[in-house]
Amino acid sequence: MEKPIRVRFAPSPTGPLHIGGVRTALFNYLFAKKYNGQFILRIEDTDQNRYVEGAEKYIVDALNWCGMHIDEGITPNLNSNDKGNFGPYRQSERKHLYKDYAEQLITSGHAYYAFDSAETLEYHRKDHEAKGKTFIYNWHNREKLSNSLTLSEDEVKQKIEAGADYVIRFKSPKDETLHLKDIIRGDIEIDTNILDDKVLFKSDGMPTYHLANIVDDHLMEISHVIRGEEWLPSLALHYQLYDAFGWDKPKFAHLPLILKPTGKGKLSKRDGEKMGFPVFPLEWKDPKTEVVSKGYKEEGYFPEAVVNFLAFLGWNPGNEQEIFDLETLTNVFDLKRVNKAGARFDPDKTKWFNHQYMQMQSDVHLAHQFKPIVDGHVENIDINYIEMVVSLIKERATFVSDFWELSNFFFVAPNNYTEKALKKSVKDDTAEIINKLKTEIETIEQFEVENLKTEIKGWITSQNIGFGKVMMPLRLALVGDLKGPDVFDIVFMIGKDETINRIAGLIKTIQNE
RNA sequence: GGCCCGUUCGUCUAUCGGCUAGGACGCCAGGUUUUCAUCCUGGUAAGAGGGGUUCGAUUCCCCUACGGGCUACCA
Repeated sequence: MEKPIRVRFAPSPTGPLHIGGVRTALFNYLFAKKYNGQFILRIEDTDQNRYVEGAEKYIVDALNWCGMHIDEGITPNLNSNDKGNFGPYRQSERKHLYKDYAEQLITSGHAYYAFDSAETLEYHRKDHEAKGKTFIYNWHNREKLSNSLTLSEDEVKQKIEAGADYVIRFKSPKDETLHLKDIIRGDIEIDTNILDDKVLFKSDGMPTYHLANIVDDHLMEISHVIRGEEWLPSLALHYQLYDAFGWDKPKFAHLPLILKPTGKGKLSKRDGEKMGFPVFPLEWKDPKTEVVSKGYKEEGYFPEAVVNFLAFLGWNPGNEQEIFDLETLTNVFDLKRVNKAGARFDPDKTKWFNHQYMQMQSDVHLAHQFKPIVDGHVENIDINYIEMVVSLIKERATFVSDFWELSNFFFVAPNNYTEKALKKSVKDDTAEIINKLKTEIETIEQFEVENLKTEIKGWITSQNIGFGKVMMPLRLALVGDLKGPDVFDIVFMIGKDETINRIAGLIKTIQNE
């Protein structure tokens, strides 16, 4: 009895998908998966002027990177007709369909031809504005304009045959109240008198979003339309369109917008550049300007982390758990728990999420990601060694790109010592003390962490020297700074010879001062 | 300007008429780490304002303010 769940993500290929779009896709995906439904990708490319080369590929790649599997629609190689029985899934390839539907509306009296030029409309708009009024192209003003409601049938026919430019407009009714329903927002009432007679079919032979969207959602048997809040004002038109065609409506859910971290307005491409965080899932190179925008992937974010923080922008599970993988998210997701208010984007929290996911990654996996970076600095480092290093430093890292900074001393000796650290840890007797320490370390046979710890600590105690007087300079010798993981781990990892060399290096530096 | 949607700590949010208004990020302090980071503990901090309804409002209604969206032959 219940219709099968079918949702679509329907972006326009006008540029890279930004994270607001990714979140819309995510909520569609989660909803579909939760109810064993289909997640469909449809491309809405009815505006030929705004088409951007490579944008479609980007959309597909981005969804794929996030782990959102497309059940139906555009395939990874951008085929529009292979996956699913409702294709093609690119609106430019469905062009032939829309005209008939538009004319059907004219026949039934729900739409009409309009011949007004852009200039004429511009004039009326300006004129109304000057008088402090709003120009609405509906029964208020239709009479003054050139359309099939004011012209005679013959005149209309003549114009069309003469090749005049025309659009098809929806005929908005007078004095009616529309009752709209939204899953997230509840009931909304709209007075039809303030509604424009929206263009459904453009003079270039393409439908507008409104027509194409309704026709395709109907034809593709979409059960739920989950989209951004910016579409809420169009809902009234869409309702009327379904009614005019005599079609059942899908259920609607309008998602809150994602806002700038600070200041006014919704999150934009500019914010990322200004504030140093990505707004795109993947890197994007603008084909015209060649300007490259950073992506979450390239900045070192794990897709799981991105999905997790996007899910929490405008939604929450109702309990205090915050870490969810895609599958768990699917189980607990509920449209009714989506917030109404827009959510400010918080770059700090996204980093926190990434840090959490970093800890969940296996050392081997991270080691392989780190390997190329290590290779860029030193040759022939064994992957097992890198893995051990990773296990010692990953808890301190947010990104894999932090690794080298956190671990370079495991691979190369420090080439200088920070001024601050020298001052803090080197005293008059330091050279003498660590020279003795060096001799002591030379005698240690069993070079393994626990033994190193007991031997060296025992030695310090027996010599009656303060721990700080030994440990601080030792760390400085090994790392070049007063930071990093446990000293004994480092000593063990780099080995006896290297430890001795580094102590000798520090002694030399001290003596040269 | 018009229309629509919204409004709980700085930020993301919990609360479905009765709570010391909870959690997370950030920030601050303490502890662990004889380092730094992590981590742990604690702290900071909120119901936009005004009217109602009610025994009782953050919660329901109205007004105002503020925020956001839309107002294209763009989606």
